[in-house]
This record gives sequence, structure tokens and C-alpha cells, in this order.
Amino acid sequence: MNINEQVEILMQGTEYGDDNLRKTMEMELRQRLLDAEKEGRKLRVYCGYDPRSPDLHIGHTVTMRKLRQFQDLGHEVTFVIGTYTSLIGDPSDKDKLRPLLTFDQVIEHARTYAEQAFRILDREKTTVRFNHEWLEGLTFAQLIQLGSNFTIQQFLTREAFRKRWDEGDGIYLHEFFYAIMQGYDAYALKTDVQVGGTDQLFNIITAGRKVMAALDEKPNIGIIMAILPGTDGVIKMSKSLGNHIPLNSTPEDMYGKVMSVPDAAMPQYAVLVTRWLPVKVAEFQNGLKSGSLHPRDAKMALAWEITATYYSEADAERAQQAFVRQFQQGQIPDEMPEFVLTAGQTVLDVLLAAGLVASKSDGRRLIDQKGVKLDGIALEKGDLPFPGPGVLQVGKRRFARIH
RNA sequence: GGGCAGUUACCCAAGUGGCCAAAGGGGGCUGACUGUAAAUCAGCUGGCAAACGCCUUCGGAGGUUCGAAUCCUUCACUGCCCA
Repeated sequence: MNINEQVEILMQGTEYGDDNLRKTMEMELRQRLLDAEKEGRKLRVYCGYDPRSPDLHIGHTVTMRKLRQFQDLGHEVTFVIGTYTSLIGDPSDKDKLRPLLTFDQVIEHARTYAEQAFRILDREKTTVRFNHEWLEGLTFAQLIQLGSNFTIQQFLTREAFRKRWDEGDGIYLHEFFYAIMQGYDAYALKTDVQVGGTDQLFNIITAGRKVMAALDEKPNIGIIMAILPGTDGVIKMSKSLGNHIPLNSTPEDMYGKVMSVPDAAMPQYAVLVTRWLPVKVAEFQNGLKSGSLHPRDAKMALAWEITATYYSEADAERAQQAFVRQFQQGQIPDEMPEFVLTAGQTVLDVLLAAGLVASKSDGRRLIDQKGVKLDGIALEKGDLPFPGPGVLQVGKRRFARIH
């Protein structure tokens, strides 16, 4: 594949918030690809991960997909686990000081994290490194030396710090070192390219490049990825906000969750979490804009592609069929939890025991709202004995087969 | 070290002695509509109870009172101001 095509693919989905910066990075990337080709070597690419949450969602995989693209183009990818930096906690996206983790907690998280990451990355072509390998050996003098490349004002331009400064909240000295350590990662790996989200802009572009330059290394190129919105379509995907699409769920769940994303967010999903190449993405987006592509069909294609990306094409096919049956045709799903009746159980007892409602009061409310059906017929009373075997449905998506 | 303000349900936030399971908003859930959505509309959103109602909850503990989220004491935490 020629250099221009590579650049186009690699710059897809990036977000610099500044056109000049984007142009600079694109230019440098093209040049670096040319140089590497001349030298007969591959680009060294890395992204650092702070293995805080054990359960990944597809928002976490945006940078991994970018790494995968580099792999597919034949470049060398290093997956760095921030074993050392996690001990500090990245202040980037927080306006509050983060709690510190212990080393053991970090290692524990790292294992499950990397395992999930290999759903996206090519295991054979991935080097996993822990940044305590090179960071813990730094001396105090070296650290001071590194620190001399930065001014307090540079840090205070960052909004997260600025805000805390203005409001008189504490900004601790060690927080400044996070960026410097991340910069040192880039130096230690002699990396050509560093991938990260927009919250990493400062760490990658400012800190990384400064540290590398100060230590006589060619500054790395930053590939800054846009943020994936959650299923609400607006706010950054995050588990704590409940708008996430988990990686470890089922193909059916993933397909359905993608379908529930608002239309307006489709272009972002197409760019950030599919395997589609720029041509295909452009076709998708133009189709939506011109109206030649029905939004429903577009979203189904998107949901299929995303499910196929993280599971397999066969899984995506099955998930799609299940979705069509259950939601478009209103049929009951093929698979659902089984529940065996016990003599004397009332409707509410069964709802609760089958885990379809949170409490009996909750069940009563749902029954009042006509949200509880047995074989398609709404149940009216919760305190009567359970009528008998059949498919019990609560709302649109909670089912159980009662025997 | 001193002074002041605050801590309310999943989140934000009102409530200053009984009408408070606690306004309002967000979120979530159910129903209608639909393309599965989104937007919109209606309802629900502590637990137990068929129901009357009962029980638990307003930072923790204790107290005053017939009665406390509301008053007092104390402890913890957060913020602001002074030193």
C-alpha cells in the first residue's frame, strides 16, 4: 500500500482540536513513513494503558483499533501497561485528585486487561511491556534533569490544572510527573508514533516530544483519537455513566446496544470502532447525508460490522437475526433463562425469584403499567398464584421461560 | 490553631418541628408512537403489604420533644475566610 493511502487510514478518526497541529502531525507521519521505508524498517508504535477498570468497553478499544491498523500495515506495536504511572493516577481527565493504587492491584488489573485487548490486537505482532521496567530505575537526579525541561506555566495551560488552580484546589507536585513519565515511556521505547485519546494530547504532544527532544531522540508523532460517545450519543462512553457497550457480553447484547445509539452518533461509531477503510466510511456517511441510505439499514449495517469486529461474522449474523425477530417482528428470542415453578408461588414470587424484577414493589409497579406479560398477555394481578408454564416477559427485553 | 458554611434518595438539588418516603431537574424503568431508536406524550422510580397501613432512609452516634431531615451535644468529612 502506498504512503498516501497509509496516511489516510492512519489519520482516520483523529481529533486534534487544532487544524495546524493536525497538519503538522500528518506531515510528520508521512515523512516518517518515507524515512522508514528508505531505511528499510517499520515504524515503532505504542500506546499506554492505565489498567484501572477490569471490564473493557468498546470506547477503550478506539486506540487499540488504531494500533491494529498499524499492525495490519506491517508496523511494530508495543502495548504498554502503566504499572508505574498508575501508582500516581493520571490527572488528565479529572478535576479532582485521583486515589493512588497499589502495585499489586495494578498488576492484577493488567492481566485481565491485556487478555481483553487481544480481542482487537494481533497477539503475534504485539509486544507487551510494563513501564516500571524503565521508570523505576530512574534516579532523583535524572528526574530533576527531566523536570528542567518544563515550566509550571506549561502545565497550568492545561484546563484540568487551570481549573483547580483558579478554584484554589490542591495541585500536587507529583501530578506533574505523570506527563513527564509518560514522555519518558516514549523515549525509552524510541517510539515513532504514540497513540492516545484527546485527553492525552498534552502528555503525548507536549511532554512526550519535549522529553524525547531533550534526550536527543526524534520526537514522536501523536495520533490523537477522537472520543467515542456512549449509547446516549453525546457523552463519552463510560461504565459509571451506564452508557457503555461492554466487550465481555454477548454478540446479541452488543448488536442491540449499537442499535440503540442515536442516529446522530453513527458517523463517529463508523470511524472509531469498525474495520471499515476510509472509502467505505465516506460512502456510509454520504449515504446518510443524501438520504440514499435508510438510517435503520445504516445502523443495522453498523451494528453487524461492530459485532463482527469484536466477535465474528457468524456471531454478527446470528445477533442480527435474533434482533430482527425480537424487535422488528416482535417475536420472542430463541434463548432465554429457564425457570422452574415451585408449588404455591404467586406471580410476584416468580418475577422476583427469576430475577426479572428488583423487588416485589418493583414488580407491582410493572404489573400496574402493563409491563408484565405471559405468552403475550398482560398479567393483571401480582398476588394470584402463577398461571402456569409459558414465556414470561418484563418490558421489552427481559424474558424467562417458565416450566 | 480560630471563625463561618455545608454533608438529603442513583446524581444534582429544595426542604428549617407535624400536611415528608421527602419539591424540582437529570438519569433509569414502563406504556404510546417509531426504524430497535432519537425526539415527543403519559405514568412510575425505598421496602413489606390485596388493602387500611406499617417499617427503614435525609453524614455517624447520642439527646430534647407527644412528634425531628428540620432543635441541641458530639464525632467524621468537605469547602470558604482569618492566623
